[in-house]
Amino acid sequence: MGERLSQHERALRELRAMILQGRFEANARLSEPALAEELGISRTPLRQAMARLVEEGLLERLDTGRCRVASFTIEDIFDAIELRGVVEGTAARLAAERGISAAHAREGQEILASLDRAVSAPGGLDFETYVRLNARFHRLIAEMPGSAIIAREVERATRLPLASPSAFLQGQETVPDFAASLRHAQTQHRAIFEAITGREGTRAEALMREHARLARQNLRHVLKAGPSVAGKVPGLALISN
Amino acid sequence: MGERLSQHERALRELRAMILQGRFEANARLSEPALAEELGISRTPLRQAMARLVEEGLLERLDTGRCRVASFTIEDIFDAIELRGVVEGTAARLAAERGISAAHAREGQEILASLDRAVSAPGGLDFETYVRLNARFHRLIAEMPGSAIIAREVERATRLPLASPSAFLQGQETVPDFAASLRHAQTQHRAIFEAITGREGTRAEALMREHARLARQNLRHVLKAGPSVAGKVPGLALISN
DNA sequence: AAGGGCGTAAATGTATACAAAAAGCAGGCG
DNA sequence: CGCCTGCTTTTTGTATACATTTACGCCCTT
Repeated sequence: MGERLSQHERALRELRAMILQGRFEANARLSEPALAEELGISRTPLRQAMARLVEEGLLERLDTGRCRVASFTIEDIFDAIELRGVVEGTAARLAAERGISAAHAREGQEILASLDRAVSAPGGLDFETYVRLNARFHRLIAEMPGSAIIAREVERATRLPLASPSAFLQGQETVPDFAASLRHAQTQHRAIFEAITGREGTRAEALMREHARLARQNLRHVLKAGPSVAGKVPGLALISN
Repeated sequence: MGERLSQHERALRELRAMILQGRFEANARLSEPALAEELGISRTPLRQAMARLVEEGLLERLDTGRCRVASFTIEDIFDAIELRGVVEGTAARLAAERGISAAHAREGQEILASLDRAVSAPGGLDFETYVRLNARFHRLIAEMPGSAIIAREVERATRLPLASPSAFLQGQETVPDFAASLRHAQTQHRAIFEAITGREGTRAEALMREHARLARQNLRHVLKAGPSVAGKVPGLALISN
């Protein structure tokens, strides 16, 4: 599947990965010519990519026009997760209020069944599958209300710096109650889905917020576990203090 | 105050205004060379501006790379307003939960007092002042939680296509209960502010959502009033059906 | 007359050139 | 020893050139 993608798109992905992997020190100022040469492209598509990362919040534009890598406090990231829960909660509520299509219902059931198998696999937890299905579940709910705007903004909220639901899963492998935590999350997935199909909008929203709160709790565990674990979480390196 | 701004920023504002004023027909495909010449700039800064408008949702990027003016259904715009209420509501709730600074409290009181004067002016409603102060009030609440991320996302939610609280005020002048509607909104402003200072987060959030619901109701009135009134609302021209 | 193919014209994506502004640095001065 | 000043170097912002791709209209065919 030769997905032909443009230079600025490649640059966007590479730059984002570089930032999230902590390849720049926090607050580092970027040089367009230097980056362009490193990426093997000209400044034009690089600037496009940088502009998008500014929109995402991973880069900050200084008054002079230069860009620097943004740094976040723990509180900032907690806020981003909170906001993600709020926006996703709205999607869940609207889905419940408006009702969902049979196709969505079926796909939700399938994903949940697969997630069940992933968290209680006989040979231990199938981590990679869980991360992938978890993302699919959340995306499905974002699309349920049938609104392009809702879907787009949920997508954005998910990409708020370090608010990604699967971001912190990366570091959880070494956390004590890791498997239990994912089973708990999966329980929440089922509850959210049932609230949606049961047309309980308020409940669906509240449950989705609770789900985000679990993500925040997990982050706290990762941070407590120390830098050796925190280092496994992409982007956690650029947190200031 | 000679605010020196770059070409791409001028282009951004001009293009956004052109789109919102309905200067292009819905789904019109834009030509970079043509627009660049019309704006008197080269394609480079124009492309920057267009990329940002794609992010905002006012333009859509086609698979071929071309851009077209986005068109929205009424439902899309209702969703955008709903989402704005949700995000602003979160700002209000967090402000209440965390408490606000004395400076914020004082500024809120001042704005509310000025708004009171604007809605009950002896020589009739001071409309222009109301629009300006209303924007200040909402921005103040966005900044109250003291979180850069919250402030940024509220700002964004406000700019979601046609979700701006003051967008529909433009068309209300010819709507029957216009003044009464603004007095009602002002009552809500006071209630929201009091909920925040009273540390009632849940109530503050609910009130802010209710406030957004009023905006949606106003939009419905504008639409019912017919095209002569709807034409006064910037951007309403790009609604499909 | 309708449909398809081809050629021309125009659009985008990228690279590069250049001017204005900013940053850094060396040296002198207080 | 620190700080300011002027110069050099770099960086950003913009324009422009060019190649590749896409759109469009015309003509030919059936």
